[in-house]
Amino acid sequence: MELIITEKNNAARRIADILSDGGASTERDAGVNVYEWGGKRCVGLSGHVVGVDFPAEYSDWRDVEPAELVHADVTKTATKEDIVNVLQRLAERADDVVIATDYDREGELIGKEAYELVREVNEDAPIKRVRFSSITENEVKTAFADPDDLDFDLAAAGEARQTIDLVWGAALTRFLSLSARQTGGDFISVGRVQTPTLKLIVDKEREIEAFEPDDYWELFADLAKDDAEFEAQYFYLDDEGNEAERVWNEADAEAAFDVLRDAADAVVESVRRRTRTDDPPAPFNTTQYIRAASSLGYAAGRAMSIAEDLYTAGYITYPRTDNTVYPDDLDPAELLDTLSANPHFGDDAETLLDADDLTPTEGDEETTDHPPIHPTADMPDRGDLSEDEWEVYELVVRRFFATLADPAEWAHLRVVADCEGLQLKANGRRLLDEGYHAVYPYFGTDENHVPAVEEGDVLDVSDARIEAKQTQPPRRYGQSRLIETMEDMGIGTKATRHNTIEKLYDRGYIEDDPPKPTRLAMAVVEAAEEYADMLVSEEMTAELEADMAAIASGEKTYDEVTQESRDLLDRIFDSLGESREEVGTHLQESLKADKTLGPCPDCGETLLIRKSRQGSFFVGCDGYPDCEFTLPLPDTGEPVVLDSECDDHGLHEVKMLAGRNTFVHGCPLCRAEEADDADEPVLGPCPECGHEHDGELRIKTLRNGNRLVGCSRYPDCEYSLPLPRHGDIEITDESCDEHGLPKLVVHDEGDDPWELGCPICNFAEYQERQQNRGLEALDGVGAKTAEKLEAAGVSSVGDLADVEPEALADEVDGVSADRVREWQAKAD
DNA sequence: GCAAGGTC
Repeated sequence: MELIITEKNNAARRIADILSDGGASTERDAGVNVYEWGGKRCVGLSGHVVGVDFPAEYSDWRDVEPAELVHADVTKTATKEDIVNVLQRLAERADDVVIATDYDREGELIGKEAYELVREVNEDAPIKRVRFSSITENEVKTAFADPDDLDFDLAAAGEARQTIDLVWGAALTRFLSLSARQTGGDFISVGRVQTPTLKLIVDKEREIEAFEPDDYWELFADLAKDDAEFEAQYFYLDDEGNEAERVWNEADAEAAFDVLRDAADAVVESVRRRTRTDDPPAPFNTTQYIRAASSLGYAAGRAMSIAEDLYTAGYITYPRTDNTVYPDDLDPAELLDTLSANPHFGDDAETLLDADDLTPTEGDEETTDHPPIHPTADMPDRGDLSEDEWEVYELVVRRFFATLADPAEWAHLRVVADCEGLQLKANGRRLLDEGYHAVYPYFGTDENHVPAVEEGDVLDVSDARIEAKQTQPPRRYGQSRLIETMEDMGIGTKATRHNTIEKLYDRGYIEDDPPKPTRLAMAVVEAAEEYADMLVSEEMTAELEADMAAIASGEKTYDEVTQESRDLLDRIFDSLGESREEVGTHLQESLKADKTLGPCPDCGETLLIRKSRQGSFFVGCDGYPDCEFTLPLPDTGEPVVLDSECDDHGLHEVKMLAGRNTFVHGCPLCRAEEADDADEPVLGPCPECGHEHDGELRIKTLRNGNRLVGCSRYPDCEYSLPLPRHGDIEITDESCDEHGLPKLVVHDEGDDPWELGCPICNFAEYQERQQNRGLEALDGVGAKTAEKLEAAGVSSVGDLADVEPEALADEVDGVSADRVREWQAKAD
């Protein structure tokens, strides 16, 4: 039996399909697909199925000096045991083995990991390696006809990266965490990729903090030829002879303004007409896709997760790619022809097909592992996708269209006029031929109309304006620009850059969007700059890349490279040793600064944002347990301390981060006082804590306008029931037999009053109705998908809540576990 | 409880 091993299940399925001419059958073993045909078996891994780590005796942070990790052994253990077991069971019976992992460095390493797992159970079978740059019939068959050997040097290069990343990351992370006495779950993490990324954000913040604005003035005049009026701007030539619009001196600006205001006409000095070609964009690689999705409002992580879902469902190609050149085997006309059947963008596909030339644009990077992101021939129906998924899918389709479309043509018109010795200019822009913009409406095509004037024309000056302005601090990096910068610097990979940014959020280093660094982040970068400069610069990656190239070409060995790196880290620990206290204190102070609101009104100590045992946030006093002062915080989102302070209490205001529902809560003390004043109507004792703590149920209106029945002891008791958002709520004299609460009636404008009844009964009925809804009630479940789910025994929203996402995803084609989880969240 | 890199 021949065993073929690929990097992922998807590749296994397609390769089996090609090599068996469609005749392969699928067998599931412990959740792993094995494809079989004529004496062959093909199985997909899930990327790395083994991971590097230190031996168990190093796992207790308190018992091991971080510096000891520098020279600790690094071992490999199985991380995907089911896959390893299936692989080894198959390998035992294999007469020969072919490794068909991705054609790149990490793929070679994953291949070597498979090689070693096979050798553990089978010493003799020959193990070959095939390489192909895209999974097409021609390439795959050619590669399998003439297999090669594994490149152990290339794999060793990858192993050196693994070891160096682990040793540096783990040793320094432990050192910083222990020095700041972070004994709980929150550790202070650093690494070769995340720390230089964080430094980018921190450096920008330093520029912003150091920025001092300058005043300047700009002047404008309205010019007219006949009835056509247009705006022109004053400019002059600066000391270096460059055109400048900003006037840095108020007296000069006012003097120029006086001239323009009093002037009656201006004479056209020069007119320049030009035609500009505006080329269509290159095909999508991961970074450019994230950038485009970000202009539609999707954060990087969200954009990637939607793309992964669309890929798993088969609608677009693999979303993790650096490639910006379509491979030869992609036939644009054929794909356009398929897409032309779509009711939403079929017409655009037809128009493109009518053109005589269908040469796609190309980017700079041509890699061999995956094509640029483009739609596949398998088209979803509108109802099969959620709104977000459809928006992203259409983006990918339209980008594909754009790469095949004609350039746009712009007419530029530049007019310079003299007004009493002052120069005025106007730049007009008109779209002559919309070209690719017709099929790709995501770029702006604003025009600026300047009438056709000729040299020597005398124009009326109808109005003059002076605008006082200030220079602005640099802008923070947005997530997509951060990812582009990381790509330029060569840090991270297409598959990990967005994860790195998520990690910075999770670790409490950045907040908000665009991300702003916390005090902790500033302190971590400062510590790294002072003691481990290598770690915060992109140089570490650059040197590692050079070393990896040397290992791959046989000039250096794994041992030499990792030893050099360990020696360097040793020296860093030597200098860190004496400064442990100092570094720790600074980190601790910064941690606290991120959570500090201001003085406690009861005892004068400091109020801090804390987290309750139930996981909800509240404001507590640093003097606890001597001072028990607390204030509630909203239960939606994560609190962030803003720079702005409340005038009444001197406390920092709080913002609640909750994605699209993010809002500014303000001063928690003001909010608490308002709530006390609000005179919330009382319904009765809280069923959860009424007899024990005298909590009572009240009707509350939240800051975001939502209303609910909640316990007066919130946040200590979190019992709550929903109420409708609109209408006046009347509390009747009639009460519920079962729960003893008064029945409620809602009076909404225009509508007849309706009886909501007992809020507990009402909520129970509501939940039951929700459970019994059909699946198509959920956003993102179309008729096609609902049918597939029903076949798997899931026919109502309630059924969906009970399923295991992975199990359902395995059972139903084209449905990912993430997508199931998304539905479950919506069903809640 | 450490990193970064695959993949889901």
